[in-house]
Amino acid sequence: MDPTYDPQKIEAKWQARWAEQKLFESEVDTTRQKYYVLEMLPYPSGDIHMGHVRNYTIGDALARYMWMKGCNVIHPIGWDAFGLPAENAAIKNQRHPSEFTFNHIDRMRGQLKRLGVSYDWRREVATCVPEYYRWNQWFFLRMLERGLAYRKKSRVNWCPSCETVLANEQVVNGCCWRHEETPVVERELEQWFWKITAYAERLLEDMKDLVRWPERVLSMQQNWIGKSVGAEIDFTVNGIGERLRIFTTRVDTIFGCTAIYLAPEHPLVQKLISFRPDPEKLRQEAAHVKASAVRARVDVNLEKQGVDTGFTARNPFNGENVPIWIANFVLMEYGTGAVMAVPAHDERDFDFSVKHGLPIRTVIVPRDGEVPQKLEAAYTESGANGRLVNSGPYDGLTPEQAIEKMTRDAEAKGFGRGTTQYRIKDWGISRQRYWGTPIPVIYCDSCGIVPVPDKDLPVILPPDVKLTGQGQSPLASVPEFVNTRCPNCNGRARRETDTMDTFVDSSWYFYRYTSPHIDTAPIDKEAVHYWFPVDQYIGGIEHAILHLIYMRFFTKVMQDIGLVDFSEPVARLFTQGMVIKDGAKMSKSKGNVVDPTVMFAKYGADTVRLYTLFAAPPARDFDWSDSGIEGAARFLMRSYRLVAKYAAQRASRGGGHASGSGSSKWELDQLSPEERRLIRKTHQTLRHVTEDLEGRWHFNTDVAMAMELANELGELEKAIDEGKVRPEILKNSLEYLVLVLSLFVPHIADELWEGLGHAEPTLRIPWPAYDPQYAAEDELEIPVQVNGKLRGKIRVAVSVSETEIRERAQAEEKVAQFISGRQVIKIILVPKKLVNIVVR
RNA sequence: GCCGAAGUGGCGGAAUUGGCAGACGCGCUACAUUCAGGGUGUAGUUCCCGUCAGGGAGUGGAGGUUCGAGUCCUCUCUUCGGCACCA
Repeated sequence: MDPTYDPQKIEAKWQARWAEQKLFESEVDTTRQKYYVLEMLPYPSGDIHMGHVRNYTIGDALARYMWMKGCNVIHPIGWDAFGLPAENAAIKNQRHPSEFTFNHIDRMRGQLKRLGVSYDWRREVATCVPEYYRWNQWFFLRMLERGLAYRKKSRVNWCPSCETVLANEQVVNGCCWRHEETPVVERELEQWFWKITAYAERLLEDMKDLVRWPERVLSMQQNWIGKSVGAEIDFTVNGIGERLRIFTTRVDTIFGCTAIYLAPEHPLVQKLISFRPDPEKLRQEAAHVKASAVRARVDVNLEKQGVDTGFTARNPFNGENVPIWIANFVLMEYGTGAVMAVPAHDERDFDFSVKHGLPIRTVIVPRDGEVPQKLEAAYTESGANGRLVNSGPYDGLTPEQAIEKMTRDAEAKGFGRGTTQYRIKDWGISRQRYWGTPIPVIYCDSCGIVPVPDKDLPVILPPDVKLTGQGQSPLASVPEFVNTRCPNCNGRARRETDTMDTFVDSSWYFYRYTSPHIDTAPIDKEAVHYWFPVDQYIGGIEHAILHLIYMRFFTKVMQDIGLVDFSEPVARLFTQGMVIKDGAKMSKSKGNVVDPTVMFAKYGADTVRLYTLFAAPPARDFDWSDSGIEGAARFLMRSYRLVAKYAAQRASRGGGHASGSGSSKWELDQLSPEERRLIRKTHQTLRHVTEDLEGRWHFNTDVAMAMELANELGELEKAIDEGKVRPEILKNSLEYLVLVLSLFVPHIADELWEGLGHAEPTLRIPWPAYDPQYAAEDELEIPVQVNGKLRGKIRVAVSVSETEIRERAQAEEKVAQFISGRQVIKIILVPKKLVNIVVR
């Protein structure tokens, strides 16, 4: 063992040795408990960033712990390799996207290896190769077979910067998720969709199994799916006899309906205009409302505007005729695009009615209460405590009862029905870009849409394509690709030229890791059966409703086609906080980026890893501090010197290789005070770290405990040198310190471990059990309170194996000195913590 | 507006079941290391009063439960995140 601490040298040495020993490779082994540690796969952007370092360091600590616990650990990594940045770079530099992508992968692979993460590199997957994306196409065909893929012309989100369509999930605050400054515009396009809405209920329902997922993620997904239970009611448009269907969650208030509002895009609008004697005026006004609605999508607090169509609709419940308005706040995409206005019990309807002088009728009043005098307050009284009034046969019912009865009645009479609406929309997967999976579909003039047969997969992305980024599918300009034969009739046909959303790639990559090279199916069922579910998934919160909902959807489809026999792929999810600098997200434009590779060069990878774990609990955001990392570096240097010193002494005594870690037992009363102190601290550290890794995951406190143990060793240095601590006890403590460190700083730990005389790397060493006897306090200074006031302390020598009874007796003996003759009412003794004497 | 998370020293944070608030680290101060700087070591470092001894206050705010509250309950303020004219 080298007495001088040179992290670069140590890290290179151990990385080479681990690779040579194939230390992180695992295979299916049904005799052993498996454990699947998964981190979200990176996009090969060129260089890893601190978020990656944090993500993979957390995963690595867990993976190493599980290895040492004796589990058969799978810990894979891959590349989310399709996507726009490579295509854009390719356009700019007149090169091929694959060139960028593979260069970046090579570079980032090197950086990850430099970080020393325990990956099984044989399982590496890149999503941009035909061996992978052919299975995206295969899944597409299965979706098509099951009616889950369909083509539809619709208004879609278009990002002018990406020059392509975006899914709803990829629009954030009206802007593109990649271009936060670029507002999304709407375009009418023919697109492929995947019917995720068919799984909305199951996505909600199965959340009950995700007990080890963060509440936050589940609630975000729940919001996103946006289930609301209500009813559709058919009104009739007077004069033209047309049916007008509305959706409401509050059918109980329908007797308070004083108008119908249509979304500006509602198909009935054009019809009503045409029936007007003076169509032009209404047409202009309607266009005006529509324009304001478009603005309202960007600016949410825009004023409510509307126009009366002059037509009325008949309320089937009471036969009343109410005016039909066009209103800018009604969404065509939600429900039926038409709503009933109940101004007395809905704030928006109230505002609108006041503005346009529409009547307001209260139909729900508080139980035993009076009709509210102030109309503004009325809509607050529509809750569970209310009773219906002015509602004909339904008077006196609670809203809950009324909803049920009115829905039943509407169904019986045929003018309505109970329905459920979801906010989530089908997943639009078509992208008008090149660097993605070709959609395996052929258009034939005589046969229509024809799926590419399985035997013809993969549909290879043609390498020679002129990339312009001009907003149309680049594949359309490659005749050899486009022009093909119909698999049905062998007639002339054209291929689909759009590619798939890259979120398709990441929806199932973690299955592929378990059998990355199989070429007869997307996954090997046996391997998946053994390794799944993923025991621990770790990644950023930003994917809460993108990747993490698509992935769940995909698994359910896979279950339905018999590929897997479970419905949720991830048992436990951990979302780490962001790495920020000076209170802001790191970004090139802000110039506050901390480059991990620069830090590796300056401090070594272990120091960077240690600092990212130590600075904050993993779930929280952490603000990078350049001086903070110095502390981590100092600690490692100190620990290294400490162990090196005793390793050197050992070597000079001629110690050869030792076997395993010494788990010797010592009688407590035969230990010197220094030995007791050291052993206690050692086992306390072990206890803390073990319990923390079993669930709490506050790695910052684990590192702090290791620091305390090292500090304790430092403080005892003189006593140790004087021989007050037996060498075997010292060695035992040092070994446990090193094993704890091996989770966080594996290179240095292995170097130290070797220095302590062990041949095997720490990963192969069983995680040591702490001994509760040693971990317990054995001599305590207990604060004594009288009537809750701190009055002093007593020293109580508590044998660690003793019970509370003994402690109580000792405490009571000593209590007298604190009460000076007053009557004791009770003594509250918190074991090992505190004595409180309550006196009169 | 709805949902979720969080408020503790100069800073990052600790206190797992209510039991010595501020572990660990950064920063700072003093001293040592026979120049400076750096490094390293030692001591100190919540605030206020006090030379010391010691005393008082203190976990966003106001109440409450309890012998005892950062932790539990009620109300409230602030910050961050998600959803949002969703009928």
